[in-house]
Amino acid sequence: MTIAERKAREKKRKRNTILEAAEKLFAKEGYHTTTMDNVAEATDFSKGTIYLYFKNKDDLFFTILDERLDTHIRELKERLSKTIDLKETIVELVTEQLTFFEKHHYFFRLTIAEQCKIEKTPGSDLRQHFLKKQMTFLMMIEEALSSRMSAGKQYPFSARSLALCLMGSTHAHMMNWLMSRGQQDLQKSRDEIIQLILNRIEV
Amino acid sequence: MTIAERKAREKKRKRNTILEAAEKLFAKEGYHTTTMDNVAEATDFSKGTIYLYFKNKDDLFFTILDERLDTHIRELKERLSKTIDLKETIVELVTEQLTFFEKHHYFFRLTIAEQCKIEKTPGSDLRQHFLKKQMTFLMMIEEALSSRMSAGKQYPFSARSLALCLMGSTHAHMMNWLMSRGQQDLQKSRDEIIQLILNRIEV
Amino acid sequence: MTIAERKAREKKRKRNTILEAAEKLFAKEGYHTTTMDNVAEATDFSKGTIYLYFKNKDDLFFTILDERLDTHIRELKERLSKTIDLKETIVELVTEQLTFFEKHHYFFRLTIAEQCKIEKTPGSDLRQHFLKKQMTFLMMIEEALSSRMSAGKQYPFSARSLALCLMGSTHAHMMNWLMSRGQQDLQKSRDEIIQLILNRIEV
Amino acid sequence: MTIAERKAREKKRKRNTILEAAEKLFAKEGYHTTTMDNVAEATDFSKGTIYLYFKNKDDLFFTILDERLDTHIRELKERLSKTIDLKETIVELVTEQLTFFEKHHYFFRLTIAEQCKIEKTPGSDLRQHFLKKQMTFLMMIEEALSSRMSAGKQYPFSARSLALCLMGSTHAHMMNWLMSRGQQDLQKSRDEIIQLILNRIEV
DNA sequence: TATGAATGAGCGTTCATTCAT
DNA sequence: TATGAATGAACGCTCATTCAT
Repeated sequence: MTIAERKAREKKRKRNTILEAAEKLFAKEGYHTTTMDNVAEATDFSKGTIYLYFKNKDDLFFTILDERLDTHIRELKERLSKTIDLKETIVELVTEQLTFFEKHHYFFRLTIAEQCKIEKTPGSDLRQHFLKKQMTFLMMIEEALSSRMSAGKQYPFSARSLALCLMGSTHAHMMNWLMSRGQQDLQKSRDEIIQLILNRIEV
Repeated sequence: MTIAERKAREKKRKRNTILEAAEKLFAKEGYHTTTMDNVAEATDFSKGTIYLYFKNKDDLFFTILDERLDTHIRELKERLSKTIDLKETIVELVTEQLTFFEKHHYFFRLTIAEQCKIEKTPGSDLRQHFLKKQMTFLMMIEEALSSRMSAGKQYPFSARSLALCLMGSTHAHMMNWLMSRGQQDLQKSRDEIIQLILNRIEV
Repeated sequence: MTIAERKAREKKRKRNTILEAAEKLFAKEGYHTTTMDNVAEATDFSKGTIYLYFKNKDDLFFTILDERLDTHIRELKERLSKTIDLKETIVELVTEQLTFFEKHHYFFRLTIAEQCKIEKTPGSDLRQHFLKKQMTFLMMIEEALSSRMSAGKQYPFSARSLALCLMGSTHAHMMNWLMSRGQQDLQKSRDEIIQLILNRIEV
Repeated sequence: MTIAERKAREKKRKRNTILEAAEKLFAKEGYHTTTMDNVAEATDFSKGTIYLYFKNKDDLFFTILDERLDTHIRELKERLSKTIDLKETIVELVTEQLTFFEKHHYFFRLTIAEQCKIEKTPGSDLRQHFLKKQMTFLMMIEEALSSRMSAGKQYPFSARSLALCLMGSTHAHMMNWLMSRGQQDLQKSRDEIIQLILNRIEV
């Protein structure tokens, strides 16, 4: 049915409009400061309409995080599947992170901010679900690195530590980039990170 | 005036009581989820009294961040003042960061979370002030590293990039430590980070 | 026009589908708790369609009450038309009430609940209309009783008071029946009410 | 402490102001139609203030019902404690009901309306609590009657049925009184009900 | 200085109603 | 006739802030 298809596509399109507007707002202002009114205004829908597409504010919020993380995971997986040795893997990892976050820097901010809230209160199921997925993401990276670390060699650091340093370094550069309002060259950041990690610092 | 001094000291003490209780709450629950009622309860002062010491919630919040960052800067400065070469500097930097954040992990969370909200809307002056101080902090580190980078050598990365990688790496390990609820060994994290940055990775 | 007739009948049938589903919902959940969405779901019509048959929620609600009360009145009238003396009339009255309400206990709840809201604000015209019809119903019963009260005898109560006692007693038994979720014997209730009203209580 | 006492009394007074205003509104308009704004307006408190005295709308609503029913029960108990034979008991019962409801006719409406909502959904704990208390009330009356029914005599009705008829009859007369906006004589209603129940209707 | 009762703007959410298709 | 997406007013409730005591 072309007519049903068209409707479904239209619905998807509208849903995406909301997601994108909301992502921007949440990233700029934070979860609590962003109101559903704000989202409605930003989308040219009325407030009630938002609730036709998302059950509530939490649902909207975590859907954003979740779907973005999914594509992030997918893209990274694909990229890493082509690498063989550790060096390549590190290069691809850093590159992918910076590329993805440059494109989705709204998501970047959200995801970092969300990590900080390690409250005891379990929060909604949606939140739990997202945190779990994030852990999985980290473990995926750890494993990718681990499998490329030569069995014969002795490394003075664990795969997890390497993963954390790589992610932390890219995050810090991203943050710096955001602070400078995008005036810095992320390509250069990439090279510097890679150099730093892969080559001995002459002390 | 001994009597005036005593009063002043007493006032300072009470102010600190509030700051400490509030820091804990803000870090555990986040800025918005923490209410002034919560703070009042946690301090055994009444809600009205909090307002005698802090102009409003924002003032309370950023005073916490600000004063903590001050001591962080002071301690780091002192530690770095004793280092001479780059290696030493890096070691001390990483050590100080992890030590300080382990002790003040409440502050750690707050400060990271706050960085993420890069609104165009300037926010309160307090916020602006804090962000500026954070930038200063980063520049201080950058300078400390820069001054120890031998003039004669060629580094394939800038001092800023090195600063970012170091901070990012420690942050990531801190986050990981928080996620595991403090079950990991931060001392080991320190060593791994230093190894990773200072020694060539055999690829 | 057979075709027009068929259409008209079809329309009536659909209208009734809605009325019955709505009656059940309103009685179970109450007026405010029942949403037009609920009604739509229960009828397999879409929400918009409901509005083709009823001007608004109030119209739907009071149409239910009104039409049920009409049949109640009609049935009672018919039954009472066959009675001659007071005793018979009382018996038939109680019997009819219990029979009807047992069958239409949804209506029973609604009608009682509605009586309680005696606002000064006139409410919708529909509400006024229904309340008036209810008054008429009461007067009809009063008259039926009055006309059977022997002109020669002195009664220590008015026909209205008798009417109120009879209706109140049946209502109370109905309520009791509903509370026990239909586990009590309404036939027995009928006999007891009649005994109570018609025979002297030996004190 | 006179000062603490005064405060406590003042608080109680204000609480009562709210309860009375709310009772009136709920009775006139019904639970759902009455808004917390309405209550606030009617009390000259602000909306927020209402929430200092009652946890939420439900709490406010059922507190009204509950406290009124408590005094109703207490007063009835006291009155019935002085009666010996069945006749007296019936007289006192009817008298108490009409007297109490005349004074608290707002409560009367509320309590009847509430009985009608016998939804499956259990509702709040408060609701459950109130319904249970109402059942207890009915059983108390049943027992009072039962204990005065001579062991030696045969009654063609149960104590419960008698209780239901008495309460239903008074309720019906109350409703009639409310409909006529208090223009009827409740004293006369009382006599008629008693005559009707206690003397044989000459048929 | 310390209190805590009072405020009221603002939030997330619901739902009767409309209207283009 | 039938649909269901869209609306927006209105609700219950929260909480930062004030102020009389």
